Amino acid sequence: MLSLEMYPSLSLGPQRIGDCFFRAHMPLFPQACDVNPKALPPRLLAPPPGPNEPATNTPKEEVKMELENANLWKQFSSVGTEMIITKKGRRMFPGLRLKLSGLNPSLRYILLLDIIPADNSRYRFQGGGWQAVGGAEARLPDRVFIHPDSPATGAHWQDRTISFHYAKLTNNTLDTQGHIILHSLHRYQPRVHVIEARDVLRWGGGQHSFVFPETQFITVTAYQNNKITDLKINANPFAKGFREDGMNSKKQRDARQKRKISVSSETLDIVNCDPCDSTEHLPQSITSTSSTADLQALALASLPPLPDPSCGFRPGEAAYQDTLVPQQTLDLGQAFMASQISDIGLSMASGMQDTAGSEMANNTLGEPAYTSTFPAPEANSSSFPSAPLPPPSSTFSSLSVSDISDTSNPHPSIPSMDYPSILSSSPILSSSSTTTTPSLQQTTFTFPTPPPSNSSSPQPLLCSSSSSPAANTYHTIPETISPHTPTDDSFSAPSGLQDQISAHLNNSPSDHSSAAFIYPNSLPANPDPAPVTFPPFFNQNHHPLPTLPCSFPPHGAPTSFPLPSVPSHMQNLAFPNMHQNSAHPALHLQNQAPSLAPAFTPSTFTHQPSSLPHPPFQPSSCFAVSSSFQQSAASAPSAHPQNLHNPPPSSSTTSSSYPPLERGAIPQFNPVAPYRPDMALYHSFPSYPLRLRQDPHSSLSIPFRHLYRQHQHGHPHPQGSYLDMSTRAVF
DNA sequence: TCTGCTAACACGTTTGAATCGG
DNA sequence: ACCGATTCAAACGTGTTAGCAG
Repeated sequence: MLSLEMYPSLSLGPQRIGDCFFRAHMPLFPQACDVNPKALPPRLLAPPPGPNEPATNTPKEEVKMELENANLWKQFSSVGTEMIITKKGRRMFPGLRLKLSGLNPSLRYILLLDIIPADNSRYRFQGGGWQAVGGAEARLPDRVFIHPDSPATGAHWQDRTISFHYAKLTNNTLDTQGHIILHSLHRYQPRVHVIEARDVLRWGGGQHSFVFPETQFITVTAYQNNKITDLKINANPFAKGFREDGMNSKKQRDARQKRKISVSSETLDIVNCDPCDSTEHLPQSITSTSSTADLQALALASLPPLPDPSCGFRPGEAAYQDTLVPQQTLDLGQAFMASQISDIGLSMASGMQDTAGSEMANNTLGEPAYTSTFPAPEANSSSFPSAPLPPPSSTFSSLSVSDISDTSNPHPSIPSMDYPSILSSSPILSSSSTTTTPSLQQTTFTFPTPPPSNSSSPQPLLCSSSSSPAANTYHTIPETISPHTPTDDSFSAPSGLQDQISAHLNNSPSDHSSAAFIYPNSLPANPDPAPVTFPPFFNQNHHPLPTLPCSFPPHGAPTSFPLPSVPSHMQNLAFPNMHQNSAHPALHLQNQAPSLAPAFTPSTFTHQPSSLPHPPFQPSSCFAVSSSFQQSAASAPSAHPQNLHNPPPSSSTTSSSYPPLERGAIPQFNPVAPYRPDMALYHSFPSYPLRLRQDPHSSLSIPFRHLYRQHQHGHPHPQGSYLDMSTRAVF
């Protein structure tokens, strides 16, 4: 069993001290700081920036992300997207199919998917529409789905469609598979993060977060809106059987039901010895045929409705640009992820491509039917109701979503497409201040089990750092990805690990930019921009962030093992996949998101009636946030909401994309620019900033391939394994 | 009684091993 | 023995439905 004993250096790093520090300011999340700071070896400090590492970044090319199947999403959005969540986990459909551009082909990037609450409300399907009926439940542990190809070069990401269809959603709060845990009947907004991974040991250089408002959805355990059901059946190949011509179509099912009844009655008749009914004792086929006419109406009724012409989405207008900055921080155990991802990428680079194709094909279904114009706000029963907006934050009011979106146009009525709360509302706020329990405030990284990867794109990260000059230049302002990233170059991973890593990793270019289409209205929708106030501690000196201690047991090793120096709640890192029968390896890392909680006063989380005005959802707008770690602290001001006040010209109606907004600079690697928590600002999602922490010991090279192999043994068709990195241990 | 959740079900898709032929 | 194409069975994904719990 590979454990910390074998790799002491992998033990919890100093960064955890920072967690403790946060804890001091955030009593709500005491668990996260159980680790004893004294136990943290100084040698775990982050390596200093390399000699070649530039102190500042020069904006080069902006990273752009496009939602390839935006039309499909828009179709669903126009009705009110519903996502089934099950105990075992359910894939999203439509899935996120993305196109990235503007990346440095030679640098490595990690792609993450997380799903954050869009508001603080719970919904109910009433009167043909979704209505906010109360406050959201306590926030669940944040889990992040790491694209199986990660880390991969920019060329890799840009050469193909990026699909997150392996990500699964569950409502099982005790989920051990690493699926993204969501509450049913709540509204969520997926986010995609592009993180530069220049080196296995050093993440950073830039982070870009993208939000596509049309991907917002409400979670359900059973579909509420028939229109959604019809759309799914028609668009999802797995549901072909339920189509009109399918054997499991309503028509056929009704026919079967009728036959059943018929058989039953026939049986009764037979029992009754009624000779007159003998002629009706026909084979099923005949019975079916006879009933066809009667069932025709039913079948027709079950036919998917034509695309709603009212849908205002215009494919051509879908210019995506990263303008949105998540306000909720997502802390990633960089080290762990880096090592894990590298292997993952090697083994499963291309796996997603094929499967993605299926959806792609499906996406084309019916898309043409939808008109390009977005429906004017209307009390569409199927559309998302406006959700209560969180109280405005004092400090980051400027960054609030409202700023981004057009607050001037509050959406009085419930538009069919309403995404106001996405940016403005901060579920976390409500949860953290009111209902969320500390234990629930966790961020977890999910590593989908990749299919066997054919792609060779993933390359060793070690080489990348030294060989990627481009990494030095960043046109975007550094964000908070790894505020905790150690800057100590002296740090070196265990030689053995280094070798392993180098063997697997070699290329990692970097260049980021964020491209997203703008949804002006949706952002500002929140009259009260989520309070993006930074807790006092944010302004304090940056404490070394705890590193993510993690070691991977060898094959057959126990899935969980104690981690010295790790908080009790983190002592056990579960790697279900390590067992042949186990589904997915998961590692839970402490969630730093809670750290933001203090920024929001409890009052801000009070549930507000849905009557709050919601800006009409405007398709074609996308929020993306880009940042680069290397940005100097001086750029920090840009991170402030104020800087975001001026959204790019409303491109909602145009396909043109505008440069990503610079949220803030977080000199993670630059010793000169110490980490400043307050710089990690996300105007769009004040309460959900994605914060990555670099783990100086990321060098732990734990081949994931064997994990996947094992997984495959247990699951011949691995659709994705997950790596959880939240504080909550996975069992 | 209503609402929401779960498990079972049937169907279609996907996947990988087995098989076959060159 | 190797490689590629084909076949097949199992697992998986999906929506539906009945039943259960609160």
